Amino acid sequence: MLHLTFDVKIERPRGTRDFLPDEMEKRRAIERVMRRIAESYGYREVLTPTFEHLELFTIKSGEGIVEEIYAFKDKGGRDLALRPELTAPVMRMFVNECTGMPKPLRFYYFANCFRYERPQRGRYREFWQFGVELIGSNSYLADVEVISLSYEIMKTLKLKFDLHIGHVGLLRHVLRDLDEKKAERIMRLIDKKDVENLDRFLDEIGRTELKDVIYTLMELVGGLDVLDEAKEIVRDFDFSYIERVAQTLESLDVEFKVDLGIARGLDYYTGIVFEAYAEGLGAQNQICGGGSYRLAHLFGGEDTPATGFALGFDRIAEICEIDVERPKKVVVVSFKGLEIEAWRIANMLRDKAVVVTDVMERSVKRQLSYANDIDADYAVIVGERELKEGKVTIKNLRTMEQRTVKMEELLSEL
RNA sequence: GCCCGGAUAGCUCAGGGGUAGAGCGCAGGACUGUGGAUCCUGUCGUCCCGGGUUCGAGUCCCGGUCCGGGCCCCA
Repeated sequence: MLHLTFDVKIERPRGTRDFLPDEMEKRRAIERVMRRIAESYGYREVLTPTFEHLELFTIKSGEGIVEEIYAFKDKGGRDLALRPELTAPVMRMFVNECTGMPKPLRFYYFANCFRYERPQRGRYREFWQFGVELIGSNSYLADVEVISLSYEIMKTLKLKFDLHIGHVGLLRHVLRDLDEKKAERIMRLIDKKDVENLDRFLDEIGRTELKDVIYTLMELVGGLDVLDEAKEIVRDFDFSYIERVAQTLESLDVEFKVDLGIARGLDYYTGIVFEAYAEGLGAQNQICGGGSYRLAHLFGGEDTPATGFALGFDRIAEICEIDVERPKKVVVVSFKGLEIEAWRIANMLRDKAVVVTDVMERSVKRQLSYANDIDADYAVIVGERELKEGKVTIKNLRTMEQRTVKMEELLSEL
């Protein structure tokens, strides 16, 4: 045991967290639900490196993104970055190693990501994402599957959320004759619902005639009938894809709103996009985001359709009230000199329960007191008198009942 | 990068110029064959850092650091 103290107390780096046992048990319980459901749809887990070449993330998002990334040079002078998300790494992995696998591919991941941003509630510099990617299909059924899967996970976790589904193609279509920079800026403002600046910007670039269409689309949030209204406004766009997705989801009893104003900051989305928002999280209320996208060709592969989503695990953990099942906990209490007997009995019981023994050479009283403190279900008391007859005492710490039983009967008593 | 709030014991916090505090926790005892209650004892501090004002500064002033919340941004 060291008894050194140092002048400087070392604290957690900014935007990181420590997870104590109670919280880890809850997080693991949530994680198990997510994994179980994803696996039941045929998704299999993958894991990519914690850091990648910086380029992987700048290819699609531009150099500006570096400000928000943990980027660094390694000792060989390579530009690397801690992954800020997992879609790009998974697609990189797909291009590198999976192009020969039978399509469609169903992958899921659960891993930590890093962003260099000002932390606030629901936003940390190290955070966890659970997500899936369905690679190789351009059918509407792929979008339907991925959306249903995310919906089922959130429902099973009893989250209160609103699921919004849109199509970026529509806004892109409306803005098709603008140059990319202007279109991008408008998409951003739409995503933020910042009408004031949007208005000013459209005036600035002299495209006031777009206002009506854009503002109307932004307000179009609701049931399937929203699509009919949109058709009236944008006559030369093909709504059949989103219509099929929406109708199919509705017949599968997925509750959602059509929201043609979803733009999403990412520019690699190409078709259906969806987001889920939860109550009780403050400003950072988005718990799920996804859609269909094209990335493979950017990483040197064949142009491959893909669709997926990522769940904000930490935000979900914050609002989710899941019942954590704890295994039975037994404390084997021993009188002085019977420690080895206690160990033997503990080892015998470990198949069936969590078993702890005294490692502080404390009195029986203190051992029981400790059993109570750690919320144990049973105490098994090992004493000389019982031991002579091959027996031990088992005490139910909840009901205070206690019985002396033969060693062989002990297992069935729990 | 901007705005607001905070930093005192392991934790939660009080104290706003005059001896460093409470509750909880932790360890032990009262009670050497039985937990939760009670009581007692013990443990615990560069009062974030630097400078200034003052006879005297956790306390007031200035500067800084860090943390949190809200913006910006958000893959």
